[in-house]
Amino acid sequence: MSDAARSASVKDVAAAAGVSLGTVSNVLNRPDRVSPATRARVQDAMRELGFVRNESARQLRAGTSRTLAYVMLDAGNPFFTDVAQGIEVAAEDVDLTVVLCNSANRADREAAHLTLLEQQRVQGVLVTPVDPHSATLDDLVRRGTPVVIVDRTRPDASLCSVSVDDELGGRIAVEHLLDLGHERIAFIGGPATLGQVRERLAGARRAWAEAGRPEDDLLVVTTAALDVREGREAGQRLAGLPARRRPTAAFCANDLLALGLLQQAIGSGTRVPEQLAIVGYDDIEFAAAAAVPLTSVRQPRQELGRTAAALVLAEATDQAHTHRQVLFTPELVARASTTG
Amino acid sequence: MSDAARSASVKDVAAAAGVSLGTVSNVLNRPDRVSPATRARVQDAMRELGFVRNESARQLRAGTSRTLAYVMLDAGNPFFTDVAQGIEVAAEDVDLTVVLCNSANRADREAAHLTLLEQQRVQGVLVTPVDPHSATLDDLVRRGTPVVIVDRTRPDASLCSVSVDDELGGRIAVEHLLDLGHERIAFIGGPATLGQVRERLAGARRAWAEAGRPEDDLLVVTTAALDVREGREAGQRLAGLPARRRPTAAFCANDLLALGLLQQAIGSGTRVPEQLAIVGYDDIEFAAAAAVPLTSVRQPRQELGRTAAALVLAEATDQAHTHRQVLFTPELVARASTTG
DNA sequence: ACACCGGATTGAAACCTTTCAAAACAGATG
DNA sequence: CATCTGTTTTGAAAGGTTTCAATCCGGTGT
Repeated sequence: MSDAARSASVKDVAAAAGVSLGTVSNVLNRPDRVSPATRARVQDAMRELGFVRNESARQLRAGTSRTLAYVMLDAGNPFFTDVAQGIEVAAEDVDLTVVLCNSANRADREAAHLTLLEQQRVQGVLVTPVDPHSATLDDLVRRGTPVVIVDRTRPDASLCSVSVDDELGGRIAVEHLLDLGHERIAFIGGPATLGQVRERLAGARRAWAEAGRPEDDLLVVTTAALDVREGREAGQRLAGLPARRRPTAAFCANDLLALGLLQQAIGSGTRVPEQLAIVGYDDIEFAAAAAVPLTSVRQPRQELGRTAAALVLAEATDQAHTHRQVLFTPELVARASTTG
Repeated sequence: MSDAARSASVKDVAAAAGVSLGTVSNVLNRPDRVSPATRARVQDAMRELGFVRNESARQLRAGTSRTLAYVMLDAGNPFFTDVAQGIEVAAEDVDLTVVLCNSANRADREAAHLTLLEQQRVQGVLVTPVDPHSATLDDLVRRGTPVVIVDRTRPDASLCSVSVDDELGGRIAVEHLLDLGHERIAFIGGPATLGQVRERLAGARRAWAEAGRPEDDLLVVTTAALDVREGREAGQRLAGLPARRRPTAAFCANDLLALGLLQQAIGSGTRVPEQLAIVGYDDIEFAAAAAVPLTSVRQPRQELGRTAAALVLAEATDQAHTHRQVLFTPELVARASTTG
């Protein structure tokens, strides 16, 4: 019934239960060490007083935190929330809780989050950084917070990372289109400042070249962003081409682009996949739900998260730790937008 | 260059800068109180030693935390991530950080998160609960943590809440279809255990009745969930009806259902909206990106978040606080799926 | 020379928990 | 009854920060 001017502390509980404060702590942390009778008495007192353990004090003294953090690039993007779910699954297994932070693509917010997380002495930080080369990340690690980069990587292996082979992804998308007999295709994506976009394009080009196709038959349409609107606009650009130069298939760097392209195609009466086959990337949930279910390159999102969590825990426990870069393999999911 | 056996404390900084430990604290918290010269000296020492303030200790002593938490029902649902963004915007204004927790629709995970948040003494908890009537929420409040329910509410006003008028949403959807002259419509949604679904249906029924339409011309198709697959199946059920009973429009309790329905319609050659008009609910990003852009009932998601944050802060500061239930008004966004 | 002032700095207490060595206890053994 | 053994409980210290009353200091006004 008490409405607690200041919430009850271990000391209060100890007084109420008629035991020493050390015993209360034992009930909390090593219940087997205390006799069943007193344990019950203490627990009753806790209930009675509405005792809530003060995590700050616990952590200050014990020096260890029970949480893991994931700083997401964009909480609105289903890709990252799936990764987050993988992290949560892994964390649950080892009884850690996960806090999610959203940088919303802003370096300043990312930095603010990282600072606070470091001050909170979290067990480890998983992050999909705005810029994987940011020195902020190195600072964290140097001062003792384990960090794992998710869905990005550093060529120099100076940090742990978990990512997906984007070049391979580009390659299998194009190989799929080659298998279907397409002879003129488009790559749609941008801006080229995004490593992901560059690598997917590189993979696409390589596959195209290895198949002996002329370079010019792989048309590159550069977009300003990876969203639906840009996809629609790319569709209009394709539609504006003279028929003999118009590609029969498009590989989009991202499902959102693909959805935009699909929308434009359907709206203008272009038949998919008969007149235009479309391959997306990411295989987000809505890819399968599109008017014409979308062929897409799937990344093992949950597994990305699970592995990243495992890695950060390894780094947190192993003292002598060497950074590992895990690279996952993407997988083509063929649906009606290419196979009719 | 130090790789910090144990990270530097205020005391270390004080020693290095040749000042007392109180001064270091002042540099941290009231920089104006300390002369520019010493301030600079202390800051140099901090940089030098790689000092990172220990948030646990700070919070333990100061008794106040700088974070707000949002326990989301489903981090994978764009609706909730938009709400979260609204919260973040509001929090940024008052210089708080937001941690996001995901209950993934599981009461046990929700409870675990709430427990930890309470132990962390966060400033306030925003939550879209699995069950708005859960006593766990009352316990939190009783022990002094401000709580605001988001996108749900309690009829008894026993807690602050911010939600959207679902009955009104159902009503405006149906009024829109009535305006367009439809005489036989379907409501698609379920399960009926969801308050949201029940209220949207209630609003739909009321609007229909008020327009003097016969009750039987509002066909209710109950689904097992609010996802794309169920939408497709509902579409098949509609298609299986004899033409004279088949509705000319469908109001779906959710955009995912609407997308599934749309997919089924397009796939089977039904013209939207000529043969079947579709209204969704939520206006998620993909609603506009659908093959036929979807008419939908939009909820002010970001504003929901912003207001919830404001409410929880009010509750945190005002001692004598009476619970408020804020009800937002949904809004119809007309697109091609009804207006051709 | 004095008292006084205001701003800058100091030092110790307090926040709440965990930890650990030591003490108390209960029961068994000789 | 003394000893020992193993279990349970205790008490004090420690952890890093903030707070606040007290001190210090350089300068002013008389």
